[in-house]
Amino acid sequence: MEHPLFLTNSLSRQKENFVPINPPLVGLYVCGPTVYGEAHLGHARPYITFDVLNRYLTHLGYKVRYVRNITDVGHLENDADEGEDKIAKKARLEQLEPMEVVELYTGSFHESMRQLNNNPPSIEPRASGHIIEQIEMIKKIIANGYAYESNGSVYFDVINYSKAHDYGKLSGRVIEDLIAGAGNERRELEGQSEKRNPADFALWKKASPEHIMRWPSPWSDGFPGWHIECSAMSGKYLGETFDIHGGGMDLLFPHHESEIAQSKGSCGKAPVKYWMHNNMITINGQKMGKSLGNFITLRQFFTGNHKLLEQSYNAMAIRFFILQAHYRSTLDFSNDGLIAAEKGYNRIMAALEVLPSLEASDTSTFDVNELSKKCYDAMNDDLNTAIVLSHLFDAVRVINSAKAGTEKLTAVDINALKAIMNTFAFDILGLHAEEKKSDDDLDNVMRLLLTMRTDAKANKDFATSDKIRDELIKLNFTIKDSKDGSSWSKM
RNA sequence: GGUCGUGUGGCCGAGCGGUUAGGCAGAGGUCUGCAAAACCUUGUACAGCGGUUCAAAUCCGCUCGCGACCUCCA
Repeated sequence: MEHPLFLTNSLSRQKENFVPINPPLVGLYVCGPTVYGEAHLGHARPYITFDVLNRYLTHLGYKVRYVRNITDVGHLENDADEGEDKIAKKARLEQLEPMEVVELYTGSFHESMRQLNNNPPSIEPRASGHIIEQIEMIKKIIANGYAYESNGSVYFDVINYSKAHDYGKLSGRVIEDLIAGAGNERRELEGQSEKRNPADFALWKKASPEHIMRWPSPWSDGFPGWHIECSAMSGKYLGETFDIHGGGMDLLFPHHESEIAQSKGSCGKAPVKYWMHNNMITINGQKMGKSLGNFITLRQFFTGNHKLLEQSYNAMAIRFFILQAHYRSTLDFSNDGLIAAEKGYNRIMAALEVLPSLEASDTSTFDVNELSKKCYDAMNDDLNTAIVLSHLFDAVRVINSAKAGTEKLTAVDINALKAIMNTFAFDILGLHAEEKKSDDDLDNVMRLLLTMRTDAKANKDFATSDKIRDELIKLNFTIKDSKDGSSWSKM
């Protein structure tokens, strides 16, 4: 089973033909969220990107095990918090148990993912549920001489490791620069004095007395370090070496670089064949990020409740917005961009509703097979969803023109077109028709009003028909007239 | 300072040496009692300078602008 699928591998910075290690199985690991806050637009990008990858690999016939973790421990705060766990900090603020915070935001995250129509991963392991695996991995790294214990904490020995392995290959770091320190801006980080070298990173941190989240270990009561969870969990569920590891570009260093070091340092093998990284979503040209405080949560998009939002946006508009850019490009947030995406999405969905009602002709004026090929070519070229969408828009034009009689399609081609549109729009890109809230009472009342208006129009009583329309518009209803009658929707 | 990336028409955004990207907005048209919506058609571009080439938005060099990472971050 071979496909001409090419993916950009961050290791080589080139597009490489994707060949799984054990076809037809594919192991896919994606860094999941740290559940101490609401998911924002920036989070939507990797999960949509790798959802599309998951969907496409599955479509091609691979059996994908998609693992995406929930980070519910670790991740030190900056110096202002003196090493306090992010989750513990939030818990203190809200007077909740840490695991209560975790549950709250995990649930919220799942709901956002569901709305964005991201298929759930095959396994969604929690870091807190894999403390033992992380400890075991740290033991191996120590035994191999690549880590040392210091005052109850354990640090990865980057210098010693780099003698046998190349540290910095993925991110293009030069070990000497890391040792020298990163420019004059480098801050004094908590725990630096325990390290043998500034480039070393923590595998296990001894918990300070006020630190709530803590687990026993051979070295201290404490918590796992910054990067070990992903190494432990990906190894457990996907094996020592697996196919694809994805995440945001901001994780390239130090997170993913450290993952490689930890895996090689424990079992001697490089953990990942293809590293994939999505680019950032920016706002006013700057990265949207939690620490910068310039983020807009997905929930705020859905409700429109944010000062930068001119309106609410449904989840499919957001998905479409993200799919219209290539995943390796930055994508700048703007209301105009989102509105454009929403309209484009609606246009495609409207054409899909028209498609079944087309009348077949004896001949076709459009090459449906060519459309299919173009869409596959675009997907195979490093998941170029923007190009796929442009081809779908070509199909939209043809569908509408066929309806108007200026293009022709045979019955066979109409069916083929349906199949292509369903495959790419729904199965692969993961779009779906927006859920309509049904309300029978409202339906009946509206039907009555619109019937009265239609009657008024039939009697040339335009004063009445226009009044009904204008008053409904004031109440935020949209009235659309067509040959088949009037329809309505609520804004 | 180091590493990497980027600069496309009013806006967003593809493009990886030669042929229309696409969407939104704008313009014209169809439909409509009038609108709205919808649909059809359609103009405008490659930061600047130099180089390579028969041919460059696309390759190379320089200049300018912007960004990411180097500390938790998707």
